[in-house]
Amino acid sequence: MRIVFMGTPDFAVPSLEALIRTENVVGVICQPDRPKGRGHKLCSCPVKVVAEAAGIPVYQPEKIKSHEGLAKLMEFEPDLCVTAAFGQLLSADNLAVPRLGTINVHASLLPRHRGSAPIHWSILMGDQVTGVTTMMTDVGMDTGDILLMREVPIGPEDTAGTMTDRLAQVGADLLTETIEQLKAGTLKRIPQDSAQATTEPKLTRELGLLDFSKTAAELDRQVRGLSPWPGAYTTLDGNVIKVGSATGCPGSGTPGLILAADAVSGLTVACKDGAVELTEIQVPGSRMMSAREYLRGHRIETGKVLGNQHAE
RNA sequence: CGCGGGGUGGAGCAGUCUGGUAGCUCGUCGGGCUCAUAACCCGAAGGUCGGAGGUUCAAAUCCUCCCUCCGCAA
Repeated sequence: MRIVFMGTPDFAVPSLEALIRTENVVGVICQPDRPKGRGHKLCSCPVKVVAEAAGIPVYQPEKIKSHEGLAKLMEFEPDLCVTAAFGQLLSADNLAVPRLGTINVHASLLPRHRGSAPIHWSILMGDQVTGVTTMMTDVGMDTGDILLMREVPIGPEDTAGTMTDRLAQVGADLLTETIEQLKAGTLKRIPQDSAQATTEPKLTRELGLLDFSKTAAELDRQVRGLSPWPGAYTTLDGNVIKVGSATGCPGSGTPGLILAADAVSGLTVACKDGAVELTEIQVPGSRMMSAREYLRGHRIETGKVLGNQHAE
């Protein structure tokens, strides 16, 4: 079976690797190289790296929907297309190319968390359980018929980063199983119940601004759901302080008030229902480090209020 | 040529502008106090100040080159 794989970031890599092991991947399509990293160098996306290592032709269209994109897709003569966090929507013409259709691997339990950042949103919304869904892609945003689904619990320490790793692996397994069933003819298509659907927007930097008038649990979710990217942050004296992890602890005071800040007791800040300890922080120009480490070499005065100043 | 910050005992930093005794907060080790302790007191170990040249009576500090780490932005 000739398969064309479309995907871009780390999440897509395990699925691609699984396909390479078991199927005939004739082409890989991913987003164009973008200037990245220090020094403005052009960087290949994770999927491209894996594809090239496997000797598979890689195509990187600005828009797969374009005439050129469509023509290129047809040249691969795929029986089946598989997408996983590709980053571009497909047109009806694109979807008509493979005779068996296009299967998408989506990192949530559809119809919950449609959109480009399902993993982050599942943590932000406080879900205890999320998962992976394979579905038949249609022209909508994650609206196609569901094929298979597998649940994965979200632990109290999980971040978007750890969940991405785990879900990517589960996604690869589920994709393999989906294709086996497709071949065996046992696959069932279950339409999504749109009434139950939630669709969240793309992530923006502003989502990371911490509001200490929220509860410790909410703040913790915000930090974990946005880690490692785009990251939660607050401000002190006009400087941005990124927060890598936060956990509820005893204390009380005006939201944002710094209750303690020393190398022994750590950095604790008052919030709506008590206080949170900011256990890992990062200031401009420096790496992420534990607050205790940071406080050995820097002074933060207690009594100041975080998030009170304008960052700009 | 995207913008920027560093490399100083085990950790995080100050000292560099205005050359001239190696400093701070922790950690470690030893001792003391205490029912006890992450608390407190006393003491100790541990650094070719990223590297190579240069200037100087004298360089962590000034000049040149190199290596290397990191943050932002994407």
